[in-house]
Amino acid sequence: MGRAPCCEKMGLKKGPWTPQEDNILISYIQNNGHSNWRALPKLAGLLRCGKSCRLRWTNYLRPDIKRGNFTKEEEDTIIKLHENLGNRWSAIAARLPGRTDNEIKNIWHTNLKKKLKNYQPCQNSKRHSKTSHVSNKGPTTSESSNNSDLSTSTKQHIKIAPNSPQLSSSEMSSVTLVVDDNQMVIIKEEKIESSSSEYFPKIDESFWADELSTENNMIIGHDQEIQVREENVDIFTTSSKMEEDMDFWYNVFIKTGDLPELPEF
DNA sequence: AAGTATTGCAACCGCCAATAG
DNA sequence: TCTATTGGCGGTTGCAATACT
Repeated sequence: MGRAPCCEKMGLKKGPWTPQEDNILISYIQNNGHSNWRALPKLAGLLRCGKSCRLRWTNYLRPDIKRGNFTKEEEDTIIKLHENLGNRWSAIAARLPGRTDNEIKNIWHTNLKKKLKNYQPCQNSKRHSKTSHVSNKGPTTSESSNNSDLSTSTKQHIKIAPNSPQLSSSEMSSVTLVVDDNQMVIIKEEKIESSSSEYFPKIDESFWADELSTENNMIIGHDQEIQVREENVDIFTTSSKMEEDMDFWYNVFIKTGDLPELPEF
């Protein structure tokens, strides 16, 4: 399998992009798309390799890129995601809308890594493998890592957005997650009569337009105080869907800025 | 003010997986 | 099934800006 030659041959340009090059690339992609990066520079009249064009577009010129400093919430998100995903920058970036893997990688190496030297986000919990769930945020006792205690110690109350696809605009729900002795996660759902939106982040239509807008993806936050009064139980196994469910929870986390406290399995 | 060290970040490099033929 | 090509990813580099001495 031969390696495709890259831009160094035949006078293809390297180094920082000029505004003129940016304009050419932007206008070409706007008019023609980028179905073939390798052919793109020649077609667009750029003295760059396709790889360079792709990088410039995805890391800098894409219209949906969010510029500017990372917020505290974004930094916290990166730290928490990195704890669980490791150096999977693209996976982390996928959960931070408008941010690129390169940007996140940079901010990690130049900023967050230093912060973590003095920060112990999970003083009380063990570090997580890729397939483990996020840690409990509150004080953790030694028994919290003991599976035999999970069924009694990991109840979670999670609010559902008023504009969830499954609910009318005036409805909210509380969901409790419980891990039973058979390592099953039980979701207990209850509609909440209160129409107060004080607990909920503002969510626009786009929230439900992406991969979250599936039947089960309606949980957007958590609150420890809401009590379950009426149960509507749904059960799924934790073994086969573990990673998929992890992704779901991370998406919830990113969308809401709040991390549901889940048990470690 | 000048020299040096550090920081931040855009861009590149090289590997790998997916895909087409 | 094999090979060539392409896109994507994580690691690394280079350099301008800034801070420090």
